Amino acid sequence: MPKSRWISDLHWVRTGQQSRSQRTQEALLDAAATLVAEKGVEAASVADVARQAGCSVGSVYHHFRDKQTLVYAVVDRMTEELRATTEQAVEPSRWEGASVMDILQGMLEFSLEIGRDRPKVKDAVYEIARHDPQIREHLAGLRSELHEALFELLLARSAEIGHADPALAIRFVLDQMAGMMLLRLHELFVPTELEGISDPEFIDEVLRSARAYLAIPA
Amino acid sequence: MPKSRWISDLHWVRTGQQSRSQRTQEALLDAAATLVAEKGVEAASVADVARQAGCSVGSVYHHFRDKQTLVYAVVDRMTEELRATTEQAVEPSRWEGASVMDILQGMLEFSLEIGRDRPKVKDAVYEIARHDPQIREHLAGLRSELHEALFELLLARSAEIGHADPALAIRFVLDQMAGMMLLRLHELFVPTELEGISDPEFIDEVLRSARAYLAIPA
DNA sequence: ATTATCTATAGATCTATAGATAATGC
DNA sequence: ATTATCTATAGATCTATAGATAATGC
Repeated sequence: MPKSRWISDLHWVRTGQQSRSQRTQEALLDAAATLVAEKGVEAASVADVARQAGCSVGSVYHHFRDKQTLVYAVVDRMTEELRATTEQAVEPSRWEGASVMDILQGMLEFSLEIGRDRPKVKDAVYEIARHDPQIREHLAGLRSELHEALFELLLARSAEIGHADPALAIRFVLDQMAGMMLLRLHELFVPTELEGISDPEFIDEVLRSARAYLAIPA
Repeated sequence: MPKSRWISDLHWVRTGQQSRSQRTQEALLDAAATLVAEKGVEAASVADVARQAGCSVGSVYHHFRDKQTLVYAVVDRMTEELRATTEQAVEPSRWEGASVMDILQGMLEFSLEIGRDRPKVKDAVYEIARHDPQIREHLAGLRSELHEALFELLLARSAEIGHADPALAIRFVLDQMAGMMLLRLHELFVPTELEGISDPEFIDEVLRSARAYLAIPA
């Protein structure tokens, strides 16, 4: 695999001019995501991906300039969807009249939902990010956008918060919830202590903790 | 690389009979840990490891039956140290007279300390666990032992806890702290919201959150 | 004499390409 | 006519071994 390029180079992905072509590309991206999630980038060979997608090695290289481009395309497809979805989710007008607790609850439910959607793709992206600083930065940027937007939404409601330093407390809670989500969603960390309880019970308890820490009256 | 074997097969690691041999083995384990952490198991070739350790490929295979045995030996060396250390740490007699908050503080300081020790080795072990269910179970077992011991220590002090369900609350706090540690220690997740604050401030705020949630009077 | 090390290489992948064949849509 | 697909294979790794050479310690 040649040296690191980046997603802006994705014009190297040939835009299919037949409908058959699009189907093959989707199949290849799905196959690549699955195999990379299971075995890692290096261990998922191009021949494996082709077999899983039901086409030939030659076809892979017709659609993607090289293996790295295919791998980047998996990341690109997921992060683009993710960005668009989260952008909508943190739109301030959506949260007019909502309390701090409303926003936190919405954030938890939203995170669990998108975290459970396409686990293979998500695992594959983590796998790819692991040894690629550029992809890591890209993902960090996405998370940072989401967290900054949430931070602004919450800080605007700091009158509800009894904690002596509302800005610090909000950042702390955002990290705390991110950590809990990581444990609950990432296969690498299961079983957790809370493996047994249901999603609603889980969300309930996370909110109870946040309320106590932020010192928000019931 | 052949199929998964397990750590009990470590007699395949030749026990060196010259002092020179031990030095080489240690150098190989360090080199393997570093390269696996940086590039992943597959991408870290045996030739790479030999070069980094300052010896030849032939030497690697004199000491380790195959690449997988070398990789497992990295895991084994770390987890054995870890197990012995944590076993001491949760010894009940060590905590006689300690409060819930004392134990939590000790646990946080201890976790940060061992988490910061040898980051390369730790990353390598995560890397190896990622695609090896047996290693994953092995690590899960270690964590489970630690958490169960902590759970017992804390549950014995549930009189201090105001939360309606002390057992649930203890498990919840253990996960919450594990999640925070993960975010703070794992390079993959930085920068976090709390990147800027110092370790003592971090511990302080985690304890403040735990105290509020558990409902422990000051 | 035994153990550890090195060099050189066989054999098995794996990436990427070349060139031939089949399907699509103007 | 153009686009997509396949088969076959060149060239570059990478794992593991064989066999020769050097260091160790009884």
